[in-house]
Amino acid sequence: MSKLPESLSIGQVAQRSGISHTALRFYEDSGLISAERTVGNQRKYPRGVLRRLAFIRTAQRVGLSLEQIRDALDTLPDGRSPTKSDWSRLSNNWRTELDARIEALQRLRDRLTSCIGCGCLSLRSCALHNSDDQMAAYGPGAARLRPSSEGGID
Amino acid sequence: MSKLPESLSIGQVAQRSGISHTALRFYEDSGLISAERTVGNQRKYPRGVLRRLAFIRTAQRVGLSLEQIRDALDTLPDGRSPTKSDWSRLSNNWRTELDARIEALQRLRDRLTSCIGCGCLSLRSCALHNSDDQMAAYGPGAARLRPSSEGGID
DNA sequence: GGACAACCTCCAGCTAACTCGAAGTCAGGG
DNA sequence: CCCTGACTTCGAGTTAGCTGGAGGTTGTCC
Repeated sequence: MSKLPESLSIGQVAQRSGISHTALRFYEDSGLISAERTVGNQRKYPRGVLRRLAFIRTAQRVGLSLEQIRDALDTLPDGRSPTKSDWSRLSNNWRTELDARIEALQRLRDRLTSCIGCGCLSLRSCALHNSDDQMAAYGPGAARLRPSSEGGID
Repeated sequence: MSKLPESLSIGQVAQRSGISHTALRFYEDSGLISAERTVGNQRKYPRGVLRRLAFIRTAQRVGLSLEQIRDALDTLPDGRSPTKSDWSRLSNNWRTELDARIEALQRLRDRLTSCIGCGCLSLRSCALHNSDDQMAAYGPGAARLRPSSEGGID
């Protein structure tokens, strides 16, 4: 039996989670995780932080922004530490996210396929443009494409 | 018959393409498009720029970065203006891109589905983590997730 | 009690894809 | 000739998700 310490330093958390200590501090500033402090002001993470970080990383892979993830985490119970079913509830929402994202990409691909032969790429006639799901294909990022009121072209 | 002017001002291009004039100048600085100048130093776009812009916007939707798009555009013939088959050749590559992206998302979803019941989210045992396609699900953006050498956890 | 690693805060900088503002120039109509 | 609006350049600011360094403190081992 290896003994399980009931709290972890930032270095230990970084090592175990594979998340850099700078990122951990950034997550703390962003309200995603939190830590007690020692008398000497050093961070003291509860073990539960590892599960929380696992959730965060996975949610990122699904394509959620840190803000969305924070909102999700905020719905976890306040007093007690979260149970399996708490985590299940949260990650269940990801399916919908993913399904929608996949579908949007598939629609885009289908339109592309029907368009590839023609080489038209006309903003007016080509089905690839003027479509509904402008941003749907994107994960989070800095790009802010506005819906762009298209005029005639070509 | 409406007459087609052989060159367009930046305002006209912005209006017809739905791309802001600031973005157009940005694209020029980035080497994606170019323009002649009038004697008074104002931009004079050839009509072909609209097709080029259509290509750029669509490529963005597929998930390519402006840098990738620039590289693609650089393979267009130098002297003559590009033909339909030139454009087809370029956009054909998108299918592969899209297929890969869709597949990655589907794999992620399948793993998620098999995991959702358990609520485990353990970095060590959960199939959701420790997988190959770290970034595959993402479009372009500022996020740079390194592959993160995962240690044991939980 | 000294060395040294690990920790602390704060602030600056990075990338992508832009946007915005200032200050000045150009083009067309009256 | 003047007004107006569309254009010019240049430099700074925005967002997300971090990284890195400076300069100082804490904790642990010998």
